[in-house]
Amino acid sequence: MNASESITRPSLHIELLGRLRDLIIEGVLPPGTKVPERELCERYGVSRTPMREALKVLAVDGLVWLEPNRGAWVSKITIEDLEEVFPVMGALEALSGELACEHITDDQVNAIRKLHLGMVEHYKSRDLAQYFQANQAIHEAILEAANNAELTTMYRSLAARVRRTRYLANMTDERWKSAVKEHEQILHALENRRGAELAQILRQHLKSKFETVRSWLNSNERGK
Amino acid sequence: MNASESITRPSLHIELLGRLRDLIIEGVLPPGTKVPERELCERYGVSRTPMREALKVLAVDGLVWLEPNRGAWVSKITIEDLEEVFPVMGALEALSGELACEHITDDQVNAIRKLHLGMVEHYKSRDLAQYFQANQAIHEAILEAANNAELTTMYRSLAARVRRTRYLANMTDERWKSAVKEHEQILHALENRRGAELAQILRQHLKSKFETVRSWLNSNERGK
DNA sequence: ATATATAATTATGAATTCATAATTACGTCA
DNA sequence: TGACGTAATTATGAATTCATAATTATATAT
Repeated sequence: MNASESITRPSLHIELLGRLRDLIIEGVLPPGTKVPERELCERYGVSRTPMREALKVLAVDGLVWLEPNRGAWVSKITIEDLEEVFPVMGALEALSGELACEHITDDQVNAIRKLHLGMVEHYKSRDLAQYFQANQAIHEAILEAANNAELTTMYRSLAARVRRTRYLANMTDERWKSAVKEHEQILHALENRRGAELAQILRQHLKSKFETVRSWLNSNERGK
Repeated sequence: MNASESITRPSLHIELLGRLRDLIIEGVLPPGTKVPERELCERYGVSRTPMREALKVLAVDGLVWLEPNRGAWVSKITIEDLEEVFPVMGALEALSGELACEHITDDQVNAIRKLHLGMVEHYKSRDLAQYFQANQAIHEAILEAANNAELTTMYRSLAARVRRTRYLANMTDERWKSAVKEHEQILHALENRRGAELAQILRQHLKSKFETVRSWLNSNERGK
């Protein structure tokens, strides 16, 4: 089916967009640092034009902050920001749960169950990194099942900003335990296609996460 | 308080962004048309660089579609698109209702009441344009009261896309009547700070609106 | 006439250039 | 020493240029 598709080389600014986004989300470019435009151009072997186009887009996404005549800065993450982001994310996550319950196939539920069981194993062996990855995969799978591209885009944009906080370090063992418990509920609600219930659980799940993030921010004291 | 603020002349691409967005939302550049880059540059007296930066941003916003090596096209509006947009908008609007009830001041409620009464007058005199404007102002005021910049940005972006459909033409008198009735409920819920209830009403209100939009799309038959 | 091949034209993507704003380095004076 | 003013440097925003892709126009053959 691929042979008939027209060949389109994606534009440089799109390529850069992905690269830059990763640099920021992964924390290679930490909050508050100046975006080293010239350096990045050299690194990726492109001119300033596509680089600056990408930065404009990232600014809309909230990952960088453009200061007129002074360049681009990696956005800082404040508690105030996240207090705005989390309710919105909660609403989107709740919706994703509802829609997922409407559309999800048995195969998709099985795939999530598998991810879930893997995640529980990582929890038992206290492998935070692996746990985190499985956790993320589950939420992505729910989003996928919700089958709404608009929702996916918006959710991902917010999720990326939360991921920039290295909040995992602040997860207590108690919190971790209840997060796993919440995930049990999530799985059950999905298995039984109970949309309203799932929405509620996801909202709560996120609220708890916010508390962990909040304590991370407090322990890091980065101002705006 | 203004005298102490630093002076920043906004960059051209930001200025253009607003102009282009309006052209598209107002339908001056109708869905499916090619964005006349050169013409627009001449019209606004700018070079291609900032114009293209603005187009990149609009593409992320979903208002234009970039075809590699073939330029920018004004996005078409399909039923499939709106079937994705509306649930998300519903979730956001519901949230805005909830948050508004938490934060709204008496003054803000009074302002909305005033808008509401004006809107009812426009309904009585069957002034569609004025009604539409008051209607929009009310939803904006609720959003304002919700006091969440993140939510505001996302909601506006989706609302703009819906506004591009000239759906009002398809509003039956019956539908109009019940829309006004729903707005009575909205006002009452706000007055009594009943967040959950308001959320529910707004979601329903939007759902009905979707039906009007859907019939507009059917009567226009514009494909992707 | 219609289809195909080739040339001319135009539009696009991206690099480069250029004017100006911001920053840094340096020198002067209290 | 440090506050201030000025010159040199650098970075930014935006215009321009340039290579290439896409489109249109023209010519040729069937």
